[in-house]
Amino acid sequence: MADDVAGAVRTREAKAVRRADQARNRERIVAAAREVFAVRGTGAPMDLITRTAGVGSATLYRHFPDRDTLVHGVCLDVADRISERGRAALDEEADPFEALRRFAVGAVEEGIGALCLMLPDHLWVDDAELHAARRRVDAVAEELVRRAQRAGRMRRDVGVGDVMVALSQLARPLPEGVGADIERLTERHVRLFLAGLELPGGDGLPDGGLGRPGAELPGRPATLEDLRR
Amino acid sequence: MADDVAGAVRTREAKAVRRADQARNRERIVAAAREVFAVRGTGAPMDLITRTAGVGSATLYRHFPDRDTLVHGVCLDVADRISERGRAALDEEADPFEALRRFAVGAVEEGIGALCLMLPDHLWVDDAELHAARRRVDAVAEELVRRAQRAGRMRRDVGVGDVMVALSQLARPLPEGVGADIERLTERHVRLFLAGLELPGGDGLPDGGLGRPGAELPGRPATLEDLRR
DNA sequence: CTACAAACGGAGAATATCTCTCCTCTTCGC
DNA sequence: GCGAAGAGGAGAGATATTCTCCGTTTGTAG
Repeated sequence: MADDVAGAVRTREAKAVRRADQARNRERIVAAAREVFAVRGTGAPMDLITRTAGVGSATLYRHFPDRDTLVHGVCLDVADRISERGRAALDEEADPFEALRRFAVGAVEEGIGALCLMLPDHLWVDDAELHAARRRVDAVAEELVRRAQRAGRMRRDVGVGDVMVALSQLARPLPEGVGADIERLTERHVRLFLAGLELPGGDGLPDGGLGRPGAELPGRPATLEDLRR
Repeated sequence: MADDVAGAVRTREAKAVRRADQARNRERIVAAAREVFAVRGTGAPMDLITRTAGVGSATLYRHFPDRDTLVHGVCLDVADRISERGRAALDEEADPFEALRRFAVGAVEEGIGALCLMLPDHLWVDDAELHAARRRVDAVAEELVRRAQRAGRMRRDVGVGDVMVALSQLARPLPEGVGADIERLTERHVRLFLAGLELPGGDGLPDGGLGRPGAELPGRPATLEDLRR
């Protein structure tokens, strides 16, 4: 019995045996791939990833037998981090628009700009794990937007799809070798975008500052459904 | 004398001789290259451009002997269209923030998202024509922002560099095969971003709606100098 | 501390991709 | 219609990328 338990543990944690460097390398590879894919697309040369990660090519292929597997792993990683951030924002921020702002800034830090570049290219289709991860992101983003709008703190003519796409675009890394350290600008731009969404709290102005010339938006609010084509 | 004049004209317009298809093909190539470069970067395969343009590869090489020449031509084209739009906005819009808004929407239509991807990659260094074109864009953008801020219609903690980078990012095409027709969303997002910049006209509220929690921006306003590294 | 096994790195052959010229056929302008 | 300039597209040569193989290193257990 004790043998069975030990055996089961050993089996279940088989991956964890040589963990010290193996697991660390896996992390490094995923992190490097996130950067590289974000800048050069998911077709980027594999050995650019290995060099960024500081590992040999064999190490990459040992962890991810082909490109799709790697893209899959990176998407999953990013999506999980993002929904995690959103969940924390929902739980810990009192003001609903503050929660949305915290989520937005966090999602940018976690690489939402990279994620949205990867979705179209490859899979994300018919993979249960990825579908689940996406549903978690979608659910938390929808909840954040709904609360902000319910509280009268966010424009009604903007949808959660608008927010996700705009965040992704603002957070996209520029191609290698661009001057400005975008990183620092990105947060400014995200906050400005959010300022364009925000309605002042408390005072109940009927149009919340809308109605000024030029403030109307063309088209309809984008839903998440719109983003899935 | 008449012969001299005719000769001079013929020389000066030598390029225009076989104009009907040659000039049209040049336009097509530049337009195709703008699309392709925007999506895949300036390193995109040439024959992707030729196929997009609907011409043979020899035709492309006849107009642009190498990749740099093509990038040069596309940058020039885009930059000129953008400064043209800005000039028109300055001349024709009474309200300074409306002028900025018109410029922003126009710049997006003309492919500012593509332009900013091309600058870093290649040349744009030590080429008189490109420098001049860039100076024209810079000058008109600076003027638009300055007027809007002088009139108290735009936040002071935002610089012209912020505006240009954010516009470029929002306007970047997504990699091929993305679901949502971004085109339609982009204008919404640009207008939302501008709404985040705008201060209400006329009433002279000292903080123009700033001072709300979360409305402050990290860092300093970005100048155009910041973008040149 | 030693021994073992698992993991690592990187060179390089096989392969895929891209560039750019060459030659023939089409189209324009007169 | 005629002549010349331009267009198109196949493909040889050059370049870049993948992914395996094997000698070396490194972490862990006894």
